[in-house]
Amino acid sequence: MDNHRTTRQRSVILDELRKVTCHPTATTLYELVRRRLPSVSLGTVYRNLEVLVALGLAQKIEGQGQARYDGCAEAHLHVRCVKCGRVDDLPEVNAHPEGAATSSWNQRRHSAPLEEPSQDANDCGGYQILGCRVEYFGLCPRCRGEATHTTLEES
Amino acid sequence: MDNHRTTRQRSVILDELRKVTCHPTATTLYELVRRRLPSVSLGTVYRNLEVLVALGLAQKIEGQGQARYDGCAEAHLHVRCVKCGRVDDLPEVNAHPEGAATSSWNQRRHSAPLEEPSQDANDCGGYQILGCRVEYFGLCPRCRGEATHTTLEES
DNA sequence: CTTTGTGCAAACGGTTTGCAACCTA
DNA sequence: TAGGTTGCAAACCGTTTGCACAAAG
Repeated sequence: MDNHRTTRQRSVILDELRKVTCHPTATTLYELVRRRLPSVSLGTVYRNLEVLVALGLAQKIEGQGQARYDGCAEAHLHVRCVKCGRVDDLPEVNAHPEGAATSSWNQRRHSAPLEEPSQDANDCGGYQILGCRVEYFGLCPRCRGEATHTTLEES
Repeated sequence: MDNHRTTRQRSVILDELRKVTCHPTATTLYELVRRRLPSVSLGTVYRNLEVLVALGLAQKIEGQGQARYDGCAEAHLHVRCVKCGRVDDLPEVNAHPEGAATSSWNQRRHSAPLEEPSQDANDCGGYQILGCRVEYFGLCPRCRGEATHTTLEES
């Protein structure tokens, strides 16, 4: 049940997932993999993504619409474009050399993004809190340009 | 296009949505509404939820699995049970009279839950940040009890 | 040789949509 | 009466699954 084999499909899927900077949907990844393995099936992509997530080699980003996958399982923050749905990593806070480092919020935000055990929120409303998830949303570079009207949804 | 009528269905749907403390899925709400309006259709529930959200009378909580709806559109935090998927409001931080009020995190967490314009994270990676979403996850009272094994998913 | 993984296609489940009748303003 | 709204059922679409065959260890 947890003896996993290294198949060609599996390694290409992980490789392609790690190559892209944005976090693709299963179908997008499927297209990428298909360039190297023309006969892969979408089902195989889904099955392998599930395995990779279970093995801690990738993470699944759920939210509105299609799920997205991240080849890096380490905790870090994501931004989602409200217009096209694209998801990217949020650059490190350190990379922002502005003086706003006063509030503890900044370090906090950085060190405790995904899955912080969050002691001070423990036992709220009878719930045993296990962590929290933070996701930023906004407009990606491309959609900022187009801006204003136009219908939602794209790719 | 934005001239909305007050139909029996619409008001019962909003009324039922406001009556429940947890945040129901469309189908759960459909069952509730059906007790009063035996012939409503699920499609009507979906269409009205969409309208209510657009009117700012409700909010849609997306995440893993089925979407959930909240009859209160004000910004506040949610906890999601990782086992059964149930979503509840997180009680106000003030209700926690423990001395942990030292960190600015607590006030921050309370005042900036949903949709904070988040200036200090502005323009990250070319994105125009519009806000952020925070969601806690953990075990709801019922699932805490059952605990340990058992398969995931319930209701 | 055993067991996990694959391709294919059908099934699933939540949500959306087209349409004719209906009802609110 | 006009145009938003409803019920119904079919369509959609992302994801999952059953099966027989392929391939890894």
